[in-house]
Amino acid sequence: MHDRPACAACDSRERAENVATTCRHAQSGKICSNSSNRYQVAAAAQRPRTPLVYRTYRQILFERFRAVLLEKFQVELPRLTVEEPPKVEMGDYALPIAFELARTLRKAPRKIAEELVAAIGSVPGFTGFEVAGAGYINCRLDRNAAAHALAMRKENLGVALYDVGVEHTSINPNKAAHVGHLRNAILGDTLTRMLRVGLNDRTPNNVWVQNYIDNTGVQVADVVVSLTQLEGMGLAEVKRWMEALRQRNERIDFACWDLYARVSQWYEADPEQKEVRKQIRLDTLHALEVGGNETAAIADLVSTAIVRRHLETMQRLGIEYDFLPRESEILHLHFWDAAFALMKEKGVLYQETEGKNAGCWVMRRAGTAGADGENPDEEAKVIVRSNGTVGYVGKDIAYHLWKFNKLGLDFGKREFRRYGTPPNERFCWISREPDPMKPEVEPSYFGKATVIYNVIDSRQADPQNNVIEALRGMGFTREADNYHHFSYEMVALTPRCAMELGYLVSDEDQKRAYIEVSGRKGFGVKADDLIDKLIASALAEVNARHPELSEQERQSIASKIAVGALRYYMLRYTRNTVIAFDFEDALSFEGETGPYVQYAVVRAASIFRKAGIAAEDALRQFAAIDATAYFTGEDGDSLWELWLLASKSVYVLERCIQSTEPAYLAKYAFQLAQQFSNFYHRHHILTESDPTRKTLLLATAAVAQRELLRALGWMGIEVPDVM
RNA sequence: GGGCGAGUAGCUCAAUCGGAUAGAGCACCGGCCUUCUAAGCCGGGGGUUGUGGGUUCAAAUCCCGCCUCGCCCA
Repeated sequence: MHDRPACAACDSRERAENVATTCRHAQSGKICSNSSNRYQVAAAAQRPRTPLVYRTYRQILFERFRAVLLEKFQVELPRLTVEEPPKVEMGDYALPIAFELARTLRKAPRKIAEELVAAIGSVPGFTGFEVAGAGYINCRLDRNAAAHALAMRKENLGVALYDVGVEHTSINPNKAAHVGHLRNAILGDTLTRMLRVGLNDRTPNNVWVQNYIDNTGVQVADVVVSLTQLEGMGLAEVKRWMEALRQRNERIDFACWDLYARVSQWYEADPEQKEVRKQIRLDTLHALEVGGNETAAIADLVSTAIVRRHLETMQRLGIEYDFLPRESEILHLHFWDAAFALMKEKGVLYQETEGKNAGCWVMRRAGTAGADGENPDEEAKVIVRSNGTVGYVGKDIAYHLWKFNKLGLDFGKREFRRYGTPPNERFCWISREPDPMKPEVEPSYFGKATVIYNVIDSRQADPQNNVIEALRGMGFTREADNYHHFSYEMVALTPRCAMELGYLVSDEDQKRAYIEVSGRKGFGVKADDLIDKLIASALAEVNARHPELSEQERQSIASKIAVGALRYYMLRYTRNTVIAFDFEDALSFEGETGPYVQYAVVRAASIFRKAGIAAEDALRQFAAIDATAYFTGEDGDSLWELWLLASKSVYVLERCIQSTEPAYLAKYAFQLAQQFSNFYHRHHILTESDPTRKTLLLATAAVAQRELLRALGWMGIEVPDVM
């Protein structure tokens, strides 16, 4: 393992056998594949070298210490662990390498550290190295030089991503979106924005967003049963009903929310009718799958209207989609038949002849022993039941073969929605059955992914892994490696929140930390209700603070604050934390919230407005001064701390992508805003009498504002002019 | 029964593939608006990291046992 050169990007030599990429950092063309499972990186020569401020200095350190260790101790340094000293005055990077080497060198860590510091000499960009604590090596940057490097350049992600398909939202089109769906969509949209940073002006379709529509599933069938059986409607009545809703300006997804809850109760209500009603449900589901009948027409009408509503809801949060693949087309275009043939050909499916799964087509589960030749593999996953029906996982395998262009079939597409206005309009496409008589200009890049991310909650981990293992079993190893189940925990309601909403909460449930939402019970917080509430709350505040502004301006500001609060709220929790939703937390605009971060930017903007100078000009003026003297002492330390943090934005972004964890970005934005707020109170810029110092302070505000805006932008959060 | 995840301050959450004194926010207490916006800033109290062992220079983090909770599968 250690005979490989280390990758500069990730300090790792592992998994180099899956060479899908070449590392862009290494000058000598070293191979990196550690991150290839996450994303693809392009060769350095293809793009201009942009200085990665924090990362670049880190890299310089690594190479220098590696050389010294080799020369002085004949030790190869496999990777560089970099930490931060507890206080900024102690330095900017802390290296614990002496501890790691203490055993092999049989020396005290402190002694090793001292020898290394003595041998290190001068390193470009650094002013000094010190031994601290039990053997840390603290490294100090040349603050003035680093600040100038940062002031003049915006660093961009040093990686180019291509052919990435992100799937998120994927709400069953039978009811209104609720808070759980918001978490999904916000995580997915933020991931998409982060992945797109590396692209800039490159081909805009390299990262595309799919929203899978299960329009022929049991949940849609339930709403159809509700309309046809409980309400006694036919196609004509459903059309009239929808028209009436439209005229009353009522949301159809809200209406179906209640219908869905009612029909779920109806199935269970009468013990004598239970079997009959269950059969009605199955017959309805079958009618939807087959298509070409009145029941299917009702389902299509209602589910399509609900999908439109979902897209409207998400657009309120700045979330857009590129393609809506529907299950109806997966069925009607016979994706499964092609997948079934392929799976049999590749030998991942076999028909069980005995045991409980006799007659079923099954697949061995990952991590199990499988059939031993004598006894049937009882742990196997059933893909096709003995009655010939295909389970959910089977259809999902077919769909994912399509995503990786391995199926030999494609969806037809037609335009479904437009975003923006010309010339900046963008389209959202929806699947259709190809019609040679009505040729449309269709995008063909969907379904040719090399990397995919599926934003799906953690409860689906098992089926997701089944799909991955099926791909792997079929020999699509690279695809299986590049298939990412972007897993996250659900959003539940606190018992208090449930009671506030008027739901009956049992004594037992009241003792719980949270209660799972249930569309079946109609139990949950609807997304639009929450957004409305947030806007109303923000508007009340804006009205009080800025009565001089027009109604329209105040609305616009309130909307941005509401979106900022909501998106931040959904991003601040790490993925595997269950969010126990509570209005008090979600409606908060103070402390660790989106509006707090927005406010910092607004204050910075206010400084430049009053100073009569643009932020970019302030940075240009900074280029002409030497700020070395101002970066010393206690005041200089605190000022430098803000610059140092601002320099880490792209470093944080890369960590977020590699670990698929957007929460780090939220945390970073908050910390940067916090330091800026502290700076804001500590230094009064406009009244500063020392012109050099004033230039430095203005540049500090400009850099902080710039990086805050970028970080917020990656999270899909806009900032109003005033608030 | 098997698999996955979680247990950290009164509450909600962090803690960079094991690192320096375990950090934020909320709540609570005390200060700061005649100065670039107080959705803010400063200060304070608050911890046996569920529990018992183990590994080592170093454990919230890794290993083993146990307890509690959640989700998924049969």
